Amino acid sequence: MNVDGGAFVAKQATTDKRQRRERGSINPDDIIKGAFELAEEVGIDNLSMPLLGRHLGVGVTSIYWYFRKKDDLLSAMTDQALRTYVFATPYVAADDWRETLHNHAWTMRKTFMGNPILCDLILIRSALSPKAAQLGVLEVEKSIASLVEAGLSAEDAFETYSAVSVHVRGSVVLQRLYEKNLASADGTGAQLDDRMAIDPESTPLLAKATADGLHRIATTDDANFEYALNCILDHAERLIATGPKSKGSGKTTKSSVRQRNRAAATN
Amino acid sequence: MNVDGGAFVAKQATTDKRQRRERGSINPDDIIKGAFELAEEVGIDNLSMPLLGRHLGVGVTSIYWYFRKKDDLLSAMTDQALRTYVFATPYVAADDWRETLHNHAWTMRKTFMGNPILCDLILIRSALSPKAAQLGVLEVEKSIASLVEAGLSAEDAFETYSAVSVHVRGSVVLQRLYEKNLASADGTGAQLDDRMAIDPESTPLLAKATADGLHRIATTDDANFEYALNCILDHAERLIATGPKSKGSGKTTKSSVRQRNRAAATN
DNA sequence: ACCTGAACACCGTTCAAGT
DNA sequence: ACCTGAACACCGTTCAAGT
Repeated sequence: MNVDGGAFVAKQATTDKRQRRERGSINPDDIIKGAFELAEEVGIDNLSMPLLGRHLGVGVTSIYWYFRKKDDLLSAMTDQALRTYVFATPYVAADDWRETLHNHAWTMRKTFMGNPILCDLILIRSALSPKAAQLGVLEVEKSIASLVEAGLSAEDAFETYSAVSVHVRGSVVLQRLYEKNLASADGTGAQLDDRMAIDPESTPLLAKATADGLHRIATTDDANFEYALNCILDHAERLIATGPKSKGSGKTTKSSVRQRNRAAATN
Repeated sequence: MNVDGGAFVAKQATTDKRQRRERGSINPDDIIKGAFELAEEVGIDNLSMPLLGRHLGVGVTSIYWYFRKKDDLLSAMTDQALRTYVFATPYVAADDWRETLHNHAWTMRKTFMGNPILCDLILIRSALSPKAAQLGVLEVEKSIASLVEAGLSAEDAFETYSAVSVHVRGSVVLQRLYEKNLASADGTGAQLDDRMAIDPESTPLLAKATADGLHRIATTDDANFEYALNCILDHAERLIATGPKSKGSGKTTKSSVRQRNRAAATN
């Protein structure tokens, strides 16, 4: 963190002011690489152009020659992040469709959970280039194809995969946002009152359920993730069992109508 | 947007420099109220202290007398947002437990979807004070109690409610983040290429599923929300049907083991 | 006890150069 | 064609006053 470089040296001919770099000495790839290095240290949220200039040993404004706005740089980083993500979550066929999709969901989760920067760029900031998005689409197709092969209709396969995808991304994002808040809270020395107080008088059931000290309320931990994931997979399994003749599960028909009414009432 | 007020008037005795306010002329509640008004106009992300000072007709630094950091102000706003949210999503018993929980989930979703500021403060920024959190906890207890009454064990009720809660919050947050990106993207005149191109050659199934122009890939729309919600409710219904003797659904036992192995391998 | 402007260190971005 | 510092308009926050 040598931030104060040359601040008190004045503009004498001391020559340690940092040489002017030659023409081809930086390129977009170097900048992106340096940006990831810096993000690893300070986090995406604290990644700034002046900081990046310092990290690269480059005048801040030089970066603007290659990326006209910080947003453009972040987009380029997001595209690369997606390539990393797709590489880390290949489609791997297991014994059956259910295990395959189950594993895939967990691989996606683990990849994001183990790499906050991926999470911040791909899930929270989004904004993929169409070209990069195409990459992700290819992956999705393979997963859906395996569901169709297992006996789901194309539409059911699409819905099932979408549900799993939203579940993975949603729970990861909630967890990530929670982490961020914790970080900024204890950074400022605020309340370390992580586990919120459950009063057994007013909320006996919650007190009982959280008594083990393990469970937290409506948390996004692995067990919770697995639970809802299996709900979705169970549903798909029943769709396959009943065969392609009946559309929908039958069970959900009544509530689908209910939902439609509700949506109509709101619009 | 009278930003340039008095910039070129110089510090003459023109008296329009804004009078010094008297002692008790502002209080925390006014500031919070003004902050919400301003947030409604410019969004939580663009809410700044100087902007708020101008909006209130108050010197910026005056705000700091009542809120030592911007973060403190946002926390106070979040607490109030939670009260608004709890008021908007009361526990309402319907014909049966399933309809009750189904309605409750939809009410939560609609409340957040219809109020981005609530979403930004409560879901994305989080950081509730323990006191405010207590408010939410009371609501949760009632929902879980109704599930227990319907025949679920305390633990199953807790897990079911957690799954629903994560589902609601996760899908709302994904949707909100998506909106934010769209807003900042077309603000800068970037690609309006909203619907990403699906190539029927490489991804025939996706092309077919999205051919109607309605479906988008792994989106977080109402239909998708309803789908996974019913998966969770179906699961709970089966738990009730099989009675309290057998823990878990039986179906999920194998995959639970699988998951445990996976978790052990990673840690 | 409350309200205030000046000032500081940061940020993203533009401009008018330098080579 | 590329690299640069000075400068601008913003931001959050602190300080040393004013009343």
